[in-house]
Amino acid sequence: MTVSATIDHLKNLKNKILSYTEVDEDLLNHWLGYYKRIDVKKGDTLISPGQMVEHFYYVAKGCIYYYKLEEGEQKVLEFYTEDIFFTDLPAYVKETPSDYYLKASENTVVYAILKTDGENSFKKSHQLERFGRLSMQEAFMKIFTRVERLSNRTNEERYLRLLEKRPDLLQRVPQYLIASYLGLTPVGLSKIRKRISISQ
Amino acid sequence: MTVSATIDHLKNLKNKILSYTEVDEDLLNHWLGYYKRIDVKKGDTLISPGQMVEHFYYVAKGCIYYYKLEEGEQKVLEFYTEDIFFTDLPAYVKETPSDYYLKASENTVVYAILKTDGENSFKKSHQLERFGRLSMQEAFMKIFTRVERLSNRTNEERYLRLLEKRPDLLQRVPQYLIASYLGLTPVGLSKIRKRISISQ
DNA sequence: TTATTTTATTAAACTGGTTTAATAAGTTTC
DNA sequence: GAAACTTATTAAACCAGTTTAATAAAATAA
Repeated sequence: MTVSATIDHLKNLKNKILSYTEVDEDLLNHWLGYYKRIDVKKGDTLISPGQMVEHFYYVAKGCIYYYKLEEGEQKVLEFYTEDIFFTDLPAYVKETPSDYYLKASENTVVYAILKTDGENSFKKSHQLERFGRLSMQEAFMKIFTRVERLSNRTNEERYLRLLEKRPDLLQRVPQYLIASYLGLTPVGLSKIRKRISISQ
Repeated sequence: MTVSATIDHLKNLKNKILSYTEVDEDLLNHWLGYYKRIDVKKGDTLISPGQMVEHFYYVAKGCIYYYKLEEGEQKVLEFYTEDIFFTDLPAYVKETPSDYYLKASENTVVYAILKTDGENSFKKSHQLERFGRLSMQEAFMKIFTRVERLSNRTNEERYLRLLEKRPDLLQRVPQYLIASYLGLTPVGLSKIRKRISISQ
């Protein structure tokens, strides 16, 4: 059961990589060989502040949220769900201790590749280097839309936009994390929800 | 005069590229050969909404600001100054018309390389592909710190942080653009400045 | 140098959020 | 299935920003 799930996960990961650029079959299989599976239980933490971040991750199943504690407050930056790559990129790139948490909001399966294995492969293979560039570009685009959303729009519009774009999130993640993601208090979000429900 | 300035600019660009990764001399010179110089006068526009974005740019001298019109309001996302790469990445990547302006806030010199020339070179050279990946990674890191700043901190803290990190900006760019960058009205920023000057 | 235009400040009324605290509803756990 | 805990809503007082409009200061053009 777990093994057949793993096979499925790796097949998805393979397709994900191929969606960026062509990679020769053996090279890709060799790359996949570096990944190790990590099961993260609901509420468990993958990375905490002070830790070094040595892996790049892929979510096969579940949801990891990325947040920081700011004067005791959770500030959620992003939610990572099925079929996406993530890590704490600042700590990963600079090789300094993390300032963030990466925590599972539900039972989650991720696959992790060591930075050293990844970088060595990039150095050896142009195809993999290209995959690296294009996936980094995608990460940029994703965070860019976040900046756009944050700097434009009202809180209400941003909430409605989130409802539309990622309706699953509001089912699977507690509302106070959504509030934090939108830069609000739970009370503030509740007021917005009320305002919306009245005006319809 | 202009020619010797151009030689200086290209030398800086060369060093900038080499700061990311090793690139063979001829390859690098070939790459540099693709760039064309563009002089942008204060207030002139490099890109406007509706235009396609076919170039990746490098600022040799001056300042370009990146903004959007939102219900008639300028919303500034970033300022690009000496020795940095920029473009309207969403439009550049997706090859769709831009939603943004790129405008010079002072007389500015940029160098531009065509996307097709860049991509072809990436395809042919592993070294250049690597440069592409690492510069994209740096762009990610830069925008990430912006998200951090936007989602954490109060407006006052964010203003003080900007003062500290980029003191040049407040000299060379009008205050209402700084206000927009911080997500404030000019009036709001003025109040914050007053509050700060009183409390000291 | 003066005239014109652009940029920055101030004031006053307003608004969408915050904080704190109490209550209600939903989930876990045993 | 009751007890304990977590999450969401509501209310009231408060506050950091907004809008609009008037004025002052600075930069640019003639």
